[in-house]
Amino acid sequence: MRERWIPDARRNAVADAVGRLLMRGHGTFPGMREIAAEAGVTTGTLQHHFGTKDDLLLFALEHHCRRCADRLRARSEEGARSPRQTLSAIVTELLPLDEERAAETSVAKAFVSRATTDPGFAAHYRAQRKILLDLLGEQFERANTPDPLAAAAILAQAVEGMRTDCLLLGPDAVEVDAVLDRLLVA
Amino acid sequence: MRERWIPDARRNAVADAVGRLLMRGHGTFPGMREIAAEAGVTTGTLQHHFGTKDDLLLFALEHHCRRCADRLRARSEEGARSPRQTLSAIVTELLPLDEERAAETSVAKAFVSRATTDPGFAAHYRAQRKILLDLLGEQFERANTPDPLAAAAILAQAVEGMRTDCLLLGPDAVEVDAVLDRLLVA
DNA sequence: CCACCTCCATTACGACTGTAATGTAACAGA
DNA sequence: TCTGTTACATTACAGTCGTAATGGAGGTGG
Repeated sequence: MRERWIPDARRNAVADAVGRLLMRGHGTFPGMREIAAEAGVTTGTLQHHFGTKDDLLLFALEHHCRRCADRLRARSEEGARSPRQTLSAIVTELLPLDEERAAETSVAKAFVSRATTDPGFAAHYRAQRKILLDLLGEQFERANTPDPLAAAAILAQAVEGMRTDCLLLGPDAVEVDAVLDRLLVA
Repeated sequence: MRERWIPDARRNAVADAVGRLLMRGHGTFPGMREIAAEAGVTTGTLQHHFGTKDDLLLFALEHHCRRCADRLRARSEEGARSPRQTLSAIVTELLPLDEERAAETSVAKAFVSRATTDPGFAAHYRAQRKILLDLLGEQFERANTPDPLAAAAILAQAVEGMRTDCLLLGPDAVEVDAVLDRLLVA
């Protein structure tokens, strides 16, 4: 019996499969048949819902960017917390500390190299970066940090390094509090 | 007439070719024939000097790590400069502002994803990171910065973000001085 | 001169790649 | 019930992949 799916659900499931493969696979983009197997479908399904492979990968990037941005906004809007607590929550949300965030981090890393030439992928990097910068800047402003935008930029860049450190060196290699201590001179 | 080469020179030339391809190609590792063409040799030569493709890539990573580390040490040992000037020189040396540094940055980025599973590649990340941390910590110590190792760690992580920002958003997206202002509280 | 070894070029092969082409089941509207 | 469209599955194909295999050219020690 062939299951019928809502197309959007299928696409999201496939995007998740790409994330899982990127997380535990060896860095390079998986092949169509590998993606299909992980998602429990055939390559025909992939061809039907996404035309080409690049479209599929682009959608997967969009998918994970959206999920991550949603969670970042949620952390940012959890009321009644100090700027420092909110900043810590946002930064921690970006670290690959569980399966979902590890997949998102792997996706982000894998697509960086791709973005150097393909403008479609670079646009997502820019967009995701702006979201993060705004959220961080808001908190630095709330904490009366001098030049909050500059502080946000530095933290955003440091987060990039913390993500790869956490991915390659393990969770013990990053200390969020130490970074915030240095940046929050309040 | 077939030219005779010193094997080491060949290997280094091939490693440079990999860097160039990674810089202007679309992120993913180039194929053997592409590498051979860029280096002006045949795949037979590649097979002779490096056994397998992974050996070739690993050597290329080593090659670029070594070159980069040498330049970093050179910047660090240019005497009669303030800690701030030296830090600025070190950080700037890591940004992809010319062909050679752009190639190194592309190499580093491309190998990060690979390093998540392959321990051989991860080892180089660790080593390169330690070199940078030591050089930065030395300068922060010279500048009487409180907790110089923590400051070095933050700067090293921020550099990671600045490299990708510079690569994807252009050289104008990074402001080295702003970062140093915030971190050098002297 | 004769092996011998290094350096390199060519060819070939099997595995794998993305995707086009085709067929089929299930539902929707008329 | 007929028809069309959507959502798959299967097969096939042309191309690329890394690499094994083979052979030749040039330098080197005996």
